[in-house]
Amino acid sequence: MNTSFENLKQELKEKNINLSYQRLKVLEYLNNNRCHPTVDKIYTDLHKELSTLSKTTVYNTLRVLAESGMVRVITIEDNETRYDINVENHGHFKCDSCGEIYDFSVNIDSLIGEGLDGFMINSKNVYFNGICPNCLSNKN
Amino acid sequence: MNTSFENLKQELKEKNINLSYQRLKVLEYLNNNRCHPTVDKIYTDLHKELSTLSKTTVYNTLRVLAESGMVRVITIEDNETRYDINVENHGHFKCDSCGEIYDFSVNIDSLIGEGLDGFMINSKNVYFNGICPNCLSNKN
DNA sequence: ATTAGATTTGTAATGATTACAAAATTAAAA
DNA sequence: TTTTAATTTTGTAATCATTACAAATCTAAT
Ligand SMILES: [Mn+2]
Ligand SMILES: [Mn+2]
Ligand SMILES: [Zn+2]
Ligand SMILES: [Zn+2]
Repeated sequence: MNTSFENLKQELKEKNINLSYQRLKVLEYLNNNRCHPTVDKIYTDLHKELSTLSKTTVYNTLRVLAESGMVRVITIEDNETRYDINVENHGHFKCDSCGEIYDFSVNIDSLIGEGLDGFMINSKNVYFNGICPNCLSNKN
Repeated sequence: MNTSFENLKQELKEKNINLSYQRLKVLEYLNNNRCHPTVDKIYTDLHKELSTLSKTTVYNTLRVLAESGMVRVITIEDNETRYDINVENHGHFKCDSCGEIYDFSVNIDSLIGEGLDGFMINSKNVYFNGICPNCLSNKN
């Protein structure tokens, strides 16, 4: 049980979110799989060791975690919502060929939008699309 | 028939996209309704004057226009894809209270992501979320 | 006018997400 | 520790946006 996961558990406690077994498992999964997984991937993988898990619970848990600000919702493309436990300042690149989502460094916080005086900004997202180096060299 | 719409027609021609009646109507609609409409809104509104229009045609047309780069696809939130005929450099703000999407000015082109050497970037998007001034004053 | 190709249309299928209510679990009260 | 109330989980059904598909219609070239 690494310290990073213990910190996450502590964070849940502080936000008054019950530490149910299922929630801890989902949180642990996100902590160990930083590939921006979909609900279906999270469910399928966890179901192998937790055969009673319901997909609805995965949805519920992700909603709770997202509302509390512990995970970031990535809607770079419709039809597949993805989740990221890394809520720090970074951007996302989706390869249109292989579908992989890469993190990249960009100073989102310093992004100032002109014409947003009086707006309350709760979240900022930067999404790029294109072709990743792997796919470029494979000439897909 | 304004000049802006004539320019769009010309652009379609140059890209070798057939100027069918339905396509022109969708294009004209997007040109006149710069509120980032959903497929359903486009379909419902156009259907009033073009009762034979099929929703599938709206989907098909938007795909053609998006692939040709004439409209921008906005997936700021899953479950509702929106379309924007303004493909110029700008960002989008979605109000979590009223759902309205606002344009704002941000220099997207100058956004450089570190860690993207060797990546081919085809599109850049900046999405903000929060509460708009209207909703803030209405205390929704 | 014929013909081939492209586009439109309506309907059915898909697939992600949500709604819902019963069952199980957890937390609080007694 | 029991009792009770509240929360969470689960499975199934419903919803809703989007896509697949094939027949009908339209367009453009010959
Ligand atoms: Mn990320
Ligand atoms: Mn816009
Ligand atoms: Zn790739
Ligand atoms: Zn608003």
